[in-house]
Amino acid sequence: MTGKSRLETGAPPQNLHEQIRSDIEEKIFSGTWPPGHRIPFEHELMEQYGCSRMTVNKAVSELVRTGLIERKRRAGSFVAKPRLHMAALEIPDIQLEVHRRGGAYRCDLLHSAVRAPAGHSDEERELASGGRLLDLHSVHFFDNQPFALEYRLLALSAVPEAAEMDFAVEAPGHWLLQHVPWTKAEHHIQAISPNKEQAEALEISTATACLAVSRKTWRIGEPITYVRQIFPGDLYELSAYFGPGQG
Amino acid sequence: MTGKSRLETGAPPQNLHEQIRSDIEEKIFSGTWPPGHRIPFEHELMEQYGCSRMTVNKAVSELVRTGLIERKRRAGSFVAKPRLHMAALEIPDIQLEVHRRGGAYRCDLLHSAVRAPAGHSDEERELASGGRLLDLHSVHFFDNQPFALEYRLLALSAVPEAAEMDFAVEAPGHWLLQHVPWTKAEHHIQAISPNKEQAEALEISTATACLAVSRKTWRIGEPITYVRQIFPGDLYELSAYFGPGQG
DNA sequence: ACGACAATAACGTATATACATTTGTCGGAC
DNA sequence: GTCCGACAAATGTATATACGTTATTGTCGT
Repeated sequence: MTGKSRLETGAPPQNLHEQIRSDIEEKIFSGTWPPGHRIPFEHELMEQYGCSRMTVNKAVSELVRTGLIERKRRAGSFVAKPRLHMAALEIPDIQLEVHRRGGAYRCDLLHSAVRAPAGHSDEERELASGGRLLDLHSVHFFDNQPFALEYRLLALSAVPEAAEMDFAVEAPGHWLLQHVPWTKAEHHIQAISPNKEQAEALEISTATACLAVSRKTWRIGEPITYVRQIFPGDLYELSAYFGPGQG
Repeated sequence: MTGKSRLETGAPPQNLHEQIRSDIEEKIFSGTWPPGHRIPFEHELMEQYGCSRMTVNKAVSELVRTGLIERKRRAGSFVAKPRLHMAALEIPDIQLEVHRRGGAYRCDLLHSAVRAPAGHSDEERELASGGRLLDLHSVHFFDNQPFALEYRLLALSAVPEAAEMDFAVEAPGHWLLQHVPWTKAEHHIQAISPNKEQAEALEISTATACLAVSRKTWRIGEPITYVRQIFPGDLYELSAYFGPGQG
């Protein structure tokens, strides 16, 4: 439906401009060309691929339209900076959210362990992809009031740097968003009644309806993290915005 | 950030291919060219705008990438059919959803009235934009079990055909998705405890956590409908998918 | 009538070229 | 040394053209 790149489809591109585009995408998503990096000039790519400038231009223009690349006359073309919401429903960065509302943020780490995937769980084995998992439980606070309960599994094979991090100091979600680019995300949103432990951790009654958001993220087909966040229904609502512009 | 069209930015396009693209978009979103309609051939547009084929091609190619247009060799270029999920979080078509799960669908219309916007509500006046509102309450059933409670306001000035419709026969959401293209949508998703009337209509207890989805949709800046849907938490979950492909 | 096949229309991709626009850089005037 | 203007480099847009690919259309022969 929408135009596809090789990274997206897995199929090798049949034509030159798609080849060039997917080559550049690969360099960006793999981190070889970090945000802010100047990609080769059109005439350089043109020589490199032995094609005309129009063809290079077509490839790069598409990347500009999708927001991956920004171009400046005379200066060159650069890998675009932030793009916090890639498409629409932003991955909620709870820390940022709390600050934006002018609250004091705190995150308590309840549990942190490196472990092998549970043998009986296909999901966990797939996420770990041969390596080990970092298993984190934490509570986010807004002005000392519990605001979200978070269970997170992080694939250490995909993000080895995470093993060094002290997530008691920096919230894992915030750190991930800042350091690891993602290309695919899947959300499931439910309304649930919390169980006793959850209600206790959130300092609410089990009668309070809660919003449960489960999310898996990938980087180029490689699973990165699985999170389940539980918010008291009266404290949080999720917004999604579609259509042109930022919203 | 992402490439913008005139409809999106409001700014008039400075260049020919954007001009052509936005002219076509306008025809599509205004309904002048409905889904399935064959747009003019490249050589026709080329004559119409007095430009080369490459320029026309650039405009149409961009529309193909965004999924608005589908092209067939030898046959022509056509306004794309369904695009149920325009970007990511699909607007749930409850009827379709139920059928997909192999259930029997039914929709009971509890209330239907044409009325003026409530004087005290700025929101309603904005939605009505000078005209009247169609106010609908309905319950959706999955195999005779209540599945969703829906409150909907429909701007008759934007969708005059709706006045003729019998929404006791066809579910309003389904009809709208099939007949009225939208360009912008805003969702708010909450977990709530239903009040007594809501619980009764859904045949659940007030202790059951429910998912409440509020949505406003626009067509080229003109508000079309406001809807609030309430789902029993144990019967429904919302999925959102980002990234390439269909999901 | 019907199936095979060729002609052809429309899109798909790419080249070579031209000129406009923006902006970093360098060099000269003060 | 600093400021300013000219130049050149890189992108932005558009043209004209060529040839490949695909599917419709229409014809021809049985």
